[in-house]
Amino acid sequence: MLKLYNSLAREKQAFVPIEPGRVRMYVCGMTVYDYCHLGHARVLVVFDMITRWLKASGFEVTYVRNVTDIDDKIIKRANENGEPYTALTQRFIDAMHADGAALGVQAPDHEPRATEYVGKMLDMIRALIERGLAYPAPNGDVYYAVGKFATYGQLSGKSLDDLRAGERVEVDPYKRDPLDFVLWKAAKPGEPAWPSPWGDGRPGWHIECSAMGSDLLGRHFDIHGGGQDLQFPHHENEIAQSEGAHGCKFVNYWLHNGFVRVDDEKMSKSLGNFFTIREVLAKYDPEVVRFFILRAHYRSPLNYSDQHLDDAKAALTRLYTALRGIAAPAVAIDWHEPYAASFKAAMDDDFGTPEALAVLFDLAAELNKGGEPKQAGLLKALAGVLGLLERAPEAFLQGGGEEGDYSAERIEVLIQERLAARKAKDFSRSDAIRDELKAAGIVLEDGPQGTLWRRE
RNA sequence: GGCGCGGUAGCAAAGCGGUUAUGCAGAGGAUUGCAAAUCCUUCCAGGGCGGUUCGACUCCGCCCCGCGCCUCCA
Repeated sequence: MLKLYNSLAREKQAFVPIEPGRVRMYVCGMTVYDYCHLGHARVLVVFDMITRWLKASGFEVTYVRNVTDIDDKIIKRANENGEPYTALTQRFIDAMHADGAALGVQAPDHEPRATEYVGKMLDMIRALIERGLAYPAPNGDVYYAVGKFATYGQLSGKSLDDLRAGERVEVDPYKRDPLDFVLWKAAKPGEPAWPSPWGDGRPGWHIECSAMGSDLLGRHFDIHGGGQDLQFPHHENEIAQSEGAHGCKFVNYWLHNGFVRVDDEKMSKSLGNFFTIREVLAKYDPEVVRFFILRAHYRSPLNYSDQHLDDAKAALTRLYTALRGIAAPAVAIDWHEPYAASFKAAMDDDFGTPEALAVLFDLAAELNKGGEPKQAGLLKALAGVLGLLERAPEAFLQGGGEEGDYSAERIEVLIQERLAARKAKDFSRSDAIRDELKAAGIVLEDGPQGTLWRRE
C-alpha cells in the first residue's frame, strides 16, 4: 500500500485514487526564460521517479507538467535580447527538453503552455467574478478577493491575519485587501496582450495552472506537485481559484519536493548561486546527477557540491561494476522476492529512494559474492524502475571523463602490449603501461577473463 | 514577528522504541607478479537538558543551532 506525505494534511496518508487504478497528476513546471538549474533538475527527476513508481505499482498515470511561457520575467528578458518573447521561450523549452532527456526524464503525457490556455483562464476569471470571489479594478487588472474564500491558507497553514502581520510588499492601491492577488494583468503599451472583457492584458501566474489542470485532468484530480517554494502563494492560490470557480474539491494530495542548496542556502535565481544542468553535465555523467538526486529523499534538502557528485559517481560505479561481465537476463520483477519486497516497501513509504538504493547495493554485494545472472537481471530491473543502470556497464565505466589521447582502440593496443610484457615477465614494462594509463585517468584491472579497463 | 522543516558517525544519507542501514573514506586480512576490483574482519553516530519506558537515535517537553515560506522562485 503506497503512502505519501500530503502537504495539505501535513502527514503521511494512504494513497487512494479517485478512480481505481488510475492516477491523475499535475506538476508545476518551469518558467522558460533561462536554462534550467539543478533545482529544476530535481523537480524533473523527482516527479519522473514518482510517475515511474506509480506505473510500476500498476496504476495508469496521466501526468501533466506545464510550461509558463508568458510572464514579467519573460517579457523583460525578451526585451533585453531584442527578440520576440516567443523565440525566447521556444529556445528554452527546447533546452529544457534536452536537459530532461539527458537526465532520463520521461516526457509527461501533456505539456500545456500558458499561452495556449488564455481562453480557458478567461472563462475561470469570469466565473470567479460571477461568484463574487473576484473583482475588476479601474486600472484594468482583475483581482481575487482572498477574504471571500473561507478556507484560504489551508495548504500553507497560514491565516489571513498572520499574513497581514508579515506583509512586506508594497500595497497595490487598487487591491481591496493587500493579500488579494492578480488574476488578469492590464497590458502596458507594447507588451504582449490578449483581449478580455476588462481590456487587453495577460493572465496572472496562478490562474494558468488552475485552468490547465482542470482542462486536462478534470476539476478534481489526485496529485498536484511542485517545489516547496510553490506551496505559498502559488498552490494556495490555485486552490482558491479552482475550488472557488468550480465549487468542488480541487486536489486530494499535494506533494512538494525539497530544495537544492549551495553552502546550506537555497539555490535560486534571485540569490544567483545556481548551477545550470548543462554546467553540471559538462563535468558529470547525467546518470550520476540523477543518482545524486535520488540518493536523498525527495523532501529533504539536497546540498550540491563537487564532492557530493564525486561520491555519487563512486557509488554508481560500484553498482555498474557488479554488473560488469554478466549477461543479465531481462527479468519480470516478482515483488514477493525478498530484495524486490524490500525495495517496494521503501518506495511505498513516501517514495523512499535512499532505502530503495540501499537494497540495490545489498543485491550488488550478493552478486559480487558469486550470485546468479538472474540476480543481475533483478538488479537491473529494480534500478530501471528508478531510471538507473539502463546502460551496458562498459558504456558507463568506459564512457566517463575525457577521451583525451586515449581512444578505446588505443587502450586495447596498450593492453595487448602489456599482456605480452607480462607473459615475458617484463613487469617494469607492464607497470609502465599501467602507470601511463593511470595518469590519463584509465584504470586497468586484471581478472580471470583478461584485462578490463575503465575511466575514473 | 507569524507559520513550517531539520540537527545521525570523517563525508553523504535512511529506516527503526530493544536486532549490521547503505555508499565513499580509514584500519587489518584474503586475493594479485605489483595493482585495481572483489570478499572477510574492523574503527567511527544520533545538538543540549529533562520526561515517558524494563529499555530512546527513535515518543513528549524545553533550550540551542541551521534552514525555508510569509516578495518572483522548482
